[in-house]
Amino acid sequence: MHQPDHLKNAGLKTTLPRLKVLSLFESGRERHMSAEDVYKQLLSTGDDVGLNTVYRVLTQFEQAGLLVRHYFEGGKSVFELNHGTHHDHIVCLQCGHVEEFYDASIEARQEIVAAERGFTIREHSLYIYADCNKMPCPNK
Amino acid sequence: MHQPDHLKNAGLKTTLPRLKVLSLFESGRERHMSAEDVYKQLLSTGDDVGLNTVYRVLTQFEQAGLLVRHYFEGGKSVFELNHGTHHDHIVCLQCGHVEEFYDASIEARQEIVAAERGFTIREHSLYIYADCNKMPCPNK
DNA sequence: AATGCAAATGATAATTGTTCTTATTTGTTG
DNA sequence: CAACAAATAAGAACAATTATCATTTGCATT
Ligand SMILES: [Mn+2]
Ligand SMILES: [Mn+2]
Ligand SMILES: [Zn+2]
Ligand SMILES: [Zn+2]
Repeated sequence: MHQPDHLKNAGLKTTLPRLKVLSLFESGRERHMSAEDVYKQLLSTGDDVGLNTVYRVLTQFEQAGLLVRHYFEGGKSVFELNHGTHHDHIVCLQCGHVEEFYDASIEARQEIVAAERGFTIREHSLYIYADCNKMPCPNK
Repeated sequence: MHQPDHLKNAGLKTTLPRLKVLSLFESGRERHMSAEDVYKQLLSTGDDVGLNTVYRVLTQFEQAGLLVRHYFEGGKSVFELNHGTHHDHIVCLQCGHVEEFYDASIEARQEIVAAERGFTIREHSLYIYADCNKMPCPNK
C-alpha cells in the first residue's frame, strides 16, 4: 500500500527517519498518533528520531497525502494513515479509545446545510466525545 | 439576558474586569472571540484587562455556563455567549466568517451512530470549513 | 567505489497559546 | 470605614510547535 517509493513520488528523499515514521504507522500498533506519541514509540524501539524531525516529517507526509491530520480536543494534532476514504471519529472521554465511523446521511445533510447558505464545503471535522461504556475502558 | 447578577449567581464577585469582558460579548461586536481577541478589543477601548485575567475570566465564565468554548482548527480556544441552545459552525476558509447552524437530522444520526457502538454521547463538535462565495468575503 | 552537492537532520533557540505563583489591590460585609 | 477573603496583574513557567543553522546523508555523476 505505502511503499518507500511513495516518498519518492512525493518528491521526498528516502531517508531513515522518514522510513521509520512511515513504518511505525504501517505497523498498525496505533492508528492515531500525535508527534509526541510517534517520538516516544520510536525511542522505545531504539529508532531514535529527533522530535523536530518528527514534526517536520509528519507535516510533509500530510502534505504528500500519506497522512491525515486531526485536531482533537485538547490542542495537539493527531495523525493517521490516509487510506483514501473520509471518516469521522468518536472518542471515549474516559479512556481515549477512538472509533471511526462514516455516516452517509450526516455527510449529505452537511452538503445541504452548506448549500442553503451559499457555501462550498472544503472539508469538515466531526468529533463525538462520549463514554465507551466498556468495563473496563479498553485503553486505560 | 446576562445581567451583572449572573456573576453573583455563579458565585463570582462583580469585578470591573469581569463586567468588561461580559459586556464586550454582550455588545455583539463579535460573537466568537479568542482570549487574544478579547484582550485586544478591551485594549482598543481603553478598558485594559491583563491577558492572564482574560484567560481566567473566560474559563470561569465557561464553568459558570455564561460562555461556551470551542476548539476551532488552529489550536486556539474561541468563546461565545451561551444562549442555551446547541449549534454547530460553518467557517469560511477565505475570510474567517462564521455562520451557525443546527440540523436536527445530523444531531439525531449522531445519537444513532453512538448507540450502535455502545457509546453515550457527552458532547460533539462539528465544523464545516468552506468558501462563503461572497464577493468580497464579508470579514476580510 | 569515490566525489559533490542539494536536501535532510538534529541541537538549540524562538514562538505561541495557556496556566501557575505570588505580592498587591479590590469588592463585600459587618 | 475596617477587615478579610477573593480577584487582579506582573512575571515566570509550561506545552506544543516552528524556526535557525551547522553538520550529515542520500543519491546522482563521475
Ligand atoms: Mn481515523
Ligand atoms: Mn457559535
Ligand atoms: Zn472508554
Ligand atoms: Zn468568506
